Amino acid sequence: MNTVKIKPGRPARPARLGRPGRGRYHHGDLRQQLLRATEEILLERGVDGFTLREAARRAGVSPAAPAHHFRDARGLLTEVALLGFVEFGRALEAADRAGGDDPAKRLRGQALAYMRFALEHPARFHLMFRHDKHDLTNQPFIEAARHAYGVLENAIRAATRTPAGGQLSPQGYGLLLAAWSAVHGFSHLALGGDLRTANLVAGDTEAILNTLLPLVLEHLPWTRPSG
Amino acid sequence: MNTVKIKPGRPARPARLGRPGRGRYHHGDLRQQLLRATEEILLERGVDGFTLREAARRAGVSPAAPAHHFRDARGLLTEVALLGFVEFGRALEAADRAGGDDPAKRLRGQALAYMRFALEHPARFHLMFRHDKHDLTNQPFIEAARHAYGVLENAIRAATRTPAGGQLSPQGYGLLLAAWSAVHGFSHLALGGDLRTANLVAGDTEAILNTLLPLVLEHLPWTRPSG
DNA sequence: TGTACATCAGTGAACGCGCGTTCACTGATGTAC
DNA sequence: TGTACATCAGTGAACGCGCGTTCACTGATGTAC
Repeated sequence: MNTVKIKPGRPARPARLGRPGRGRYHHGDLRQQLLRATEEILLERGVDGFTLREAARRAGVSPAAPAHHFRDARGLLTEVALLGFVEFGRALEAADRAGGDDPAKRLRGQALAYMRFALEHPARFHLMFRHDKHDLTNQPFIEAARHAYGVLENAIRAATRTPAGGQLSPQGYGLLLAAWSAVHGFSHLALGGDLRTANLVAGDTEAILNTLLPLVLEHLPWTRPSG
Repeated sequence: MNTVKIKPGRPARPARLGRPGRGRYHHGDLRQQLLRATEEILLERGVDGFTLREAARRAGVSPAAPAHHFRDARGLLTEVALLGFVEFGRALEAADRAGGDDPAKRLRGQALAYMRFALEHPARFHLMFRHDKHDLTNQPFIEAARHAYGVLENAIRAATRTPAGGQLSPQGYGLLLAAWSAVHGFSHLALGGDLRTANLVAGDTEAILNTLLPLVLEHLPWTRPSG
């Protein structure tokens, strides 16, 4: 019979990945599971509710295990923030591309994508801007953040006809800052619950996205056609 | 001789206030000193660096003493945030009044005052928006926050000719939100150091106030005359 | 004016907690020959 | 194909830490009579 040879009496070989902590000594996927667990904790308990031990617990390993993949707690959080910036940058780029070569459309698209990202990934977004939790010597992290910021800057360059590499005009700087401030501030106010405290909105995230966002964009002139 | 009678042998009566913790059993000014110590710690170590024990230490009392004035650590922080909102509201009102009856001038003044307050009192500002550190059942706190928010809303009412008590038009809501978002976002980005990371500014707070702020205001149309 | 007593605002020791990290170790895997 | 060995990725116990809060207490102050 042509069957796969299996030594008699030997227990079935465990799958290479998956089922963490079920008796296998080597986890096989610990790095990914720690990142996943961390995002889970951030969502449930907020940035300050995160602990390294809890992440290890959820990944099914001892408290000392994470050190083999991330130097320490800060290292793990920084990695999660890095991944956040990578995805954030991608979302901005996608919105930017969808604007074709209409600068106002590109800016409007990015503005929407910025606020949408914040509202849809609140835990990630909060961590990304909690610089006290980051390892600021982590160059890849800094670069991921700079790259994301750069996506907006590029659209501003197009809007002000500034060649890549050229210095932005004071006009351009003002526009860039005003745009960034508005979308960033809205995101923070919406996530923080301040809009609710100020009686500006009754509903949840969907209500904010559908009702308030369009109203805001009306007053950011650079998102209107013929910019 | 007409002199004030002092019982012989009696030690000089200690000043009612001042010199905390120098041998007097009753502090005399503990509540104020705890508030002061808390602001000091927030400035030095940030919101997450605050501990109740450290505040007690700086005020020169035992760790259990603060409980007689504030229920617990959260209570003390909430009180500091409340005082922040009170002063914040006053700053906005002063700027608003200075605008006379020119709506654009009032909005511009408030925008400047908002960002200036954040940059000049970073610790206070951060705490004021860290809702996870507040006791949200503290009604005076909620009201102080609402009052501050209301100062901006009033100027928007004037700008959109909406009577006090009347419902804001969608226009008005959009304007209010856009204005608040912009100043709030700028404050956060400036304080967080993101402007530096994005290479948008090289200097310190003064540079931001003098160089960037005017550029931003140029792109917030409601701060320009003839609104 | 003096006195008894309630109340207020402190003390300081202790409790229990969960944390991040270190340490000596070991099981599993990969590789050179 | 088998074997020796280096390296990797885990374990689990322990350390030391500072925290917030509780507790029984006491010194000082204020007040009623």
